[in-house]
This record gives sequence, C-alpha cells and structure tokens, in this order.
Amino acid sequence: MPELPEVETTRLGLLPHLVGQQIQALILRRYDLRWPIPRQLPELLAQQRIKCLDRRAKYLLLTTSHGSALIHLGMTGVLRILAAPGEPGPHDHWDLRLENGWVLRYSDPRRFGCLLWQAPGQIHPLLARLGPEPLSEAFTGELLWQRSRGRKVAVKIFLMDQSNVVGVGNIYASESLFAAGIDPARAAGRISCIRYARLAVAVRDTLRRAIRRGGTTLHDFHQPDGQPGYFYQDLSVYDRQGQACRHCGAPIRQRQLGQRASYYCPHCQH
DNA sequence: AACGAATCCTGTGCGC
DNA sequence: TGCGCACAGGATTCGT
Repeated sequence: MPELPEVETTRLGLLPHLVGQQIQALILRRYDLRWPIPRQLPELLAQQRIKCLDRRAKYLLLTTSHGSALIHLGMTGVLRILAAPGEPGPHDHWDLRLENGWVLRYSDPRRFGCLLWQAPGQIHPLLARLGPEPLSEAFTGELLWQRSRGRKVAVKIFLMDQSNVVGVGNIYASESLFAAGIDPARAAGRISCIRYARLAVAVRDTLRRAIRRGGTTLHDFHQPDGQPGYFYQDLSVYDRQGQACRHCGAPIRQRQLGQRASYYCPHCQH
C-alpha cells in the first residue's frame, strides 16, 4: 500500500509530533521484520533528541545526532502517533516512547517492512542504488528515455523499478500511465522522448495530487492520526476493472504484468 | 546484462 | 457457515 504519497503523508503527519522531541525508549516486541532489527537500536536511540524526519524514496529517516533510523512500511506497515496507547496488538512490533508521553507505534501484519540503522556519513546499501526523487528537478522524461533505450521490459515494470525513479508502486504506475495515455505493456525501449516527457509530468502530477488527498487507502493504510487516505475516490483505473473509463466510457481492463495486476483503458492508452 | 520468477508473511475475500 | 485457494500496495535475490 505504501507508495511515495502514503509515506510522505505519514511523514507530514508525524513531523509536528516528533521533531525536537527527546526519545525516552524504543520498545521492540519482535525483531523479525523483513530484515532483523539491529539489537543495539534501543541503546542508540534512548535519550536522543529527534533532529529531523526525512523521506528518501519510500523510506523514512528519523535522525538524531547519533545517526538515522531507517523505516520502511513494506506492504502493510502503519505508523501511528498515540497520546494514550492501549495494549499493543499482535502486529504492533515496536513503540517509540517520547519524553512527552506520546508513543509512535509501528504495526505491520505481513512484516515486510523494516527498521534499520544508518550511522552518520554512511549510506545504507538499501539506499545506495536508488534513482531520482520524482518530485525533484533531477527527474525528467529525458532521463527515463535515456535509461530505457534497448529495454524490452514493459514500461510499467520499468517505472516501478526504484533504480529508474523512486516511490512509484503498483497503484501510481497504473495511474500515471493512464494520465500519460501510454499502454502499460508497451516495451520501455519503444517509447519516444516526447511521450516520456508526458509521463514524467503525469507521475509528478499524480503523486502530488495523491499527497494532497492523504494517500490511497485500499485496506491497511492510515495516516498517523488514524484517518484514511482519500485518493481512492480519485483513481482513474486502479481497481476499476469493468467500470467505465472516466474519460471515454470504455470498460477498464485488467491484466497481469510481471506477476502484478495492471489496470488500463484500452481506448485511451496505446 | 536483462529479464522472469520465487520469496519473505498474514489477512481477506471469493467460489464452491 | 465453513473451507480452500488466489491474491494483496514492496523489493531483494536467484536462476536462466
């Protein structure tokens, strides 16, 4: 669920609660997320003041003077900020207790998320090979065009490859390709520079609109205050197979690409 | 090198 | 209503 807009929504919701706060304790209940949580993490974070909360790709970086905690939400991870936390449920894997009594609680049924550590001046291997941020100047259609020359892979797969551009997952890849009028199954290497320029604009616009709506809630995702994201109502193609295209009225189709469901309008996308 | 597929987990929703 | 199966928003790793 959590693609760039959901992670950014989480970050924005947490910012006023976390930055400047001192950490009282990190309580770990399970270590076996996607990768094991480093055992020394509670020691590294205790009594430290949170300097900033940044986002790189779909990772959140919670930074103190000792280094940064790297948080990824995987498929089903949710961060909530709680004034009066109840008893933790079976999927509440860790709590970050703050000086003021509030608690940042991480919940993740599938445990595809992670909590890792990055020392100052170092770049974690998971962050090393990431492509440009889609909302930055570095992300352009020309870059996508250059990188895709000779590639036979479907453009949707190409767009979801985090070494080409970060933050775009299954939902926003489908949505952006619809907005750009490009068939998701088309070979990435057979799309013109002009059309990639259109796609880059579509990606940026789609992500920005989704952030404004607080992300997309299909099942699990919630904002830190418990609210769902409202972009679901704005989806053009994702999860709309059989329904009328909002642009031309043709029925939206679904097909498998790279073992993942893709949604598109057969009339508007070529 | 590039691509396809398996993999890590649990929950849900569907068809029978 | 109960059961089994397919599938789910991510992304690394492995085999061809």
